[in-house]
This record gives sequence, C-alpha cells and structure tokens, in this order.
Amino acid sequence: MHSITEENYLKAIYTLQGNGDGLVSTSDLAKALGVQPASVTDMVKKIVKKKLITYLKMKGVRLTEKGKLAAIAIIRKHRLWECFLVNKLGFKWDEVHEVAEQLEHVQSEQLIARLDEFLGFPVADPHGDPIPDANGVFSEPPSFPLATLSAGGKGKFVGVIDHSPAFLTYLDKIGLALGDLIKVKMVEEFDKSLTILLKNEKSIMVSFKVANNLLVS
Amino acid sequence: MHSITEENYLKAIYTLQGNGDGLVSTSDLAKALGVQPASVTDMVKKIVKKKLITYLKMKGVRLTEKGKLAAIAIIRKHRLWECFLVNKLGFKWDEVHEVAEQLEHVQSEQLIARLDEFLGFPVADPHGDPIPDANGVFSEPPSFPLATLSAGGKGKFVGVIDHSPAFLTYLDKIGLALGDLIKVKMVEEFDKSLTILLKNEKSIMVSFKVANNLLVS
DNA sequence: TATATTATTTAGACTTGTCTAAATATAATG
DNA sequence: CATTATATTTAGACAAGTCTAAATAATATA
Ligand SMILES: [Mn+2]
Ligand SMILES: [Mn+2]
Ligand SMILES: [Mn+2]
Ligand SMILES: [Mn+2]
Repeated sequence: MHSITEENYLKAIYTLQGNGDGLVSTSDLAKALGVQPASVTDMVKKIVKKKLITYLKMKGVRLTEKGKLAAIAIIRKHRLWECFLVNKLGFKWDEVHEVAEQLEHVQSEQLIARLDEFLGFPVADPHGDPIPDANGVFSEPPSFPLATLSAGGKGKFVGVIDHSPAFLTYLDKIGLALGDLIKVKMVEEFDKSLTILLKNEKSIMVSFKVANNLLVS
Repeated sequence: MHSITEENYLKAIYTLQGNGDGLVSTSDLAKALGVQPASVTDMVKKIVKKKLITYLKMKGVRLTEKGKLAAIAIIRKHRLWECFLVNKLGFKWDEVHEVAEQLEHVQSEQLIARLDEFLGFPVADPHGDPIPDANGVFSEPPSFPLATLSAGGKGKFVGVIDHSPAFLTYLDKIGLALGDLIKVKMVEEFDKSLTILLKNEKSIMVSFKVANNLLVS
C-alpha cells in the first residue's frame, strides 16, 4: 500500500503536527527524518498525489483525515510491538524503539489483531504512550508534567516525554518505574528541583528538567 | 547490512542450489523471484561485488561461504517467526509464510536470540523444516517421502515438501498433522496410491502425488 | 554442418528516494 | 525602505532495482 518511506513521513508529520492542526514546515520534517529539506519537498509532492497530506508551498504540510488514520495505524503497530518486546521477550524499555521502528512496517492486519489479543489488549506501551484501537481511537488518560505540581501534590507516574535511552536508563537507576505513586515533598525555590517521595518510603531528588519530562496523572 | 532485495536473492539462490553446490541459472532465479532474467543479470553483478556469490557468465551463480551463511541466517529468522505465529499467535500453518517473508528481514541479533529463547529453542518450524542454530548449523533428522515406503512400512510424519496453502489445508482436511505416526496398509499397483493407518485407527487413502510430498522418518 | 530455437546478456529507459548547488521567497535588521 | 540572513524550492544528478527490446551465446534439429 504505502512504502516504508511514505509511512515514516506520515508518522513524522503526525508527531510534529501535535494535537493542533498546524502546518509542519519542510525543514522541521527534514530534521526529524534526517534528510535534506530539498528531499522533503520532492517527497511531499508525491504524497500529496495520494491524498494523504495537503501542501501549501512555502508554508508547510498537514495530514488529511486519510493521512492521519494511516499515521495512527503505524503508531499503533509501533507501540504494540514495543509491548511485545518488553512484556514477552524481556527487552528493557530503553532498548525497544529501534526494533519497533522496523516491525511497525510489517503489513498484516491479522498479525496486529492477533498480537493485540496475545498481549491482552494493552492500552499503553512501555513508555506510557497510549495505544489507539483498531479504528484509530485513543482513550488517552489526561496527564501533565510532574514539574507542574507543587509541594504536597501527588500523582501516578504514567509516561515520559523524553524517550531517549539516556533518560530511560537514568530513571531505572534512580528506581523510578511506570505506575509508581509520587508525592512531592518539597520544591526548591532556586532551581525548581523537586524532592519526591515514592510509596516505598524512598525519597529522591530530581532536577526541574527531569520533572518536566515525567508525566503524572 | 544487506538490502531486503539482496536477502531475497541470497535466499532464492540457497534454496535453488539445494544440497549440491551446483550452479543456479539466471532464468531459474528470475522465475523464483518473479522478475525478468535481465534484472537478475544486473543484480547478480552487484551481489558478486559483495563477495556473497560467484558468477560464471552464461553458466550461473553459486553462493560463497559468506553468502551461504547469510542465506541460512535469513532462513533461521523466517522459521523462528513462523513458529511464533503458529505457536503463540494461533495462526494456521498455511497462513504464516507471507508474514514471515516480511518479518525475516527485521535486523536485530538480540531480537532473534530472545525470540528463539521465548519459543523454547525449537528445532523445526510448523512445516517440519529444520531451524539452524545461531551459527548456521542444521541438525536435520534424516527423512524421506512417504511414497518410498511399501506395504507394512512405518514412519512418523515430520515435514512437507510442497508448502502451498492448498496442500496444507488438504492435510488439515484429511486429519493429518505433523508428528503423526503412519503405517502403510496397502499400495495400489495401478496408480501407486497408498492406504495408510493413523494411530487413532483411522484409515485413509492418499494419492501418489500426496505421498510424495509427505516427509517421514 | 547449417539452421532454428532457447538461454543469457547488453543497451537504454523508468521509478523511488536521495543528494548538492543554485535560485527564489520570506523574515529580520539597520 | 534597503540590505542581510534564513527558509524553501528548483535543477540536475545519482544509486538501487526493475523493465523491454535487441544482441549474442548455447543448444537442438534437420
Ligand atoms: Mn518507540
Ligand atoms: Mn513507546
Ligand atoms: Mn515459509
Ligand atoms: Mn516453513
């Protein structure tokens, strides 16, 4: 149906587009895909012909409804594969992304349907990212960065914003895992760093930067 | 490392080459890959540069040791994925080949090692085809076509030669499954068809063509 | 052996996806 | 407003992989 390259363009546009339906610039897309802006301009013209995106010259691109559904389908596959790798094969959460980038392009409706069932219809991947259903519908629980809480505030750690292996292994190291209940003990005025309390009574200190990349609900 | 196309060429050459180290002709390869002979000639020259095959103009190609190992690695992946699809996801043995053709090209040593472990280090795929180990070594149990047995002969059904969905679903229909013990009750002189006895006392008749595609040991 | 048939390679072209260098449009600055 | 800097597109090229049509080599046949 769509080439792997096309799928990667759609996915990149989807994530850059965010919730808003804003235009995505050629150069942002180029940066995200690791290609030159000129290559993006060429490719974009081809994808427009398939009615997956609209393109305003010198302004940027935007997914059509058809393109958005295609992008979500790929994200669904990516996240289901990440669940498989972590929950069934014993991968760590910082090791799965690259492999899932390949697996997400395997074409088989049946495969994904059965994988979903095999995994017990998970609603979030190992990073807490929501998994859309087969119709592309997300049932996203509202979440916000830990950094927005003040002293005394509580939340459950449900996801990360930064997905880099560096950040993920850091969280492993300080013993913070998805699902943990967090209570903010203190917020340092000077650098906005937080002292947080986990349910195992352990108290740890995290920088503002870290707290800003932890999603709680 | 190698492109998907290159991998498919290596795999096709390996299976056409068989046990013997005979040369594989351009046109046989073209037929197997579903491309024109002229395309094969072009592609072959590129693969030669990577020292994966040797090529004698007007004669054919042959895998180098390096090429043979590469081909076996892909076959290993293909068969492990087929095990996964059947044993874990509940696919039927006639439904897995196409999906495995895609999954076999996913690049990750770790993925295959962990999948192998997850599956319990299987030695054969759902069609009875042997799975080489990580070093490319097969521990193939000797087998032969059921048709070579005469009346009174016994064997265990361990594999198929014909892998077509049509043949596989036919076997399902007559109730013949991998691992079944088979006793040859009678061989019809006229058309060489066999009457065979399964361990559940059921007696069934199979044509010579079918018996020739059933491997027993 | 000469001729017809089949197998294989060469030549030239096309598609996909990418690149660099140059041209053009937009935004920022004085 | 004129100039400079940045963003974007166009032009021309390239590699991978394929194709068709034509040329050449090998095989079969008379
Ligand atoms: Mn990921
Ligand atoms: Mn993820
Ligand atoms: Mn197969
Ligand atoms: Mn098989």
